[in-house]
Amino acid sequence: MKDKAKHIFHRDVQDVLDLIGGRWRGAIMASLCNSPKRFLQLKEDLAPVTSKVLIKELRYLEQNKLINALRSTEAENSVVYAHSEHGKSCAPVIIHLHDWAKRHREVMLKAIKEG
Amino acid sequence: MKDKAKHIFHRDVQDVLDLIGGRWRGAIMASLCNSPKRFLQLKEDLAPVTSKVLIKELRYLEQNKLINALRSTEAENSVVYAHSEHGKSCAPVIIHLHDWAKRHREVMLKAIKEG
DNA sequence: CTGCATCCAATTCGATACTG
DNA sequence: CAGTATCGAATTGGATGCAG
Repeated sequence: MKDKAKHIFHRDVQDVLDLIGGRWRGAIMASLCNSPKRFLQLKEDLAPVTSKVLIKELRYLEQNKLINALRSTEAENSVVYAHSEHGKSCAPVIIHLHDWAKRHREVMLKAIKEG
Repeated sequence: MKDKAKHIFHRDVQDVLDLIGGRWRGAIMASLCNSPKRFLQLKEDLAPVTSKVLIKELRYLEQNKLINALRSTEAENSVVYAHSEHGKSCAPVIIHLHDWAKRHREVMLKAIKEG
């Protein structure tokens, strides 16, 4: 399992990137890593995303069992989006992406400095 | 560093997904995890990608220092694409994506069975 | 073999306004 | 607050053919 020579199937990677790649899906999952959020909170957090696009992506993630939309039975216009049980399992993946971003930024900044 | 409550900045995740998200970039990086490849090998491995798109993505990854295009000085029409030093550092990230794909597939298959 | 140019169809997405 | 409707612009991407 920890074999470094293990073969990577790029189609698996592609599948995951279909799921959480794109402009917003990964960002939504990342934002929800921190805490569940309501529609408007999410929209503001991810600005400048539009309602249309955000809804579309939320529906997609919901269909793919990564998040749940919790509709309050009491208050009508209150919907809370949160990671599903399965969605939580991708948090470590998001964290790896997040951490690698920092390393990448350093490399790119250094490259720019060096001309 | 290993604090599970650590805050995730979705913009960092977005940045990485700009880099290796999309239909092909992650797949290219994944394919090159296994071994360096020539243009046509890569094109066949990733089929049905077209030359136009593949070239575009390879140039992008090259500009972002994730891969190198090694042009043979001897044989004219021979170019080998490989991870750069920095590109290698994203292999673990790719492996996490790859492994999570399997878990996700299981969850989705189960969900389908259960209706 | 590597890579580019052109044409064309399809998708995507922002802006805006609107509904319950 | 949560979500929908419509329009038009822009981007993307496939097919194909060609060049060094």
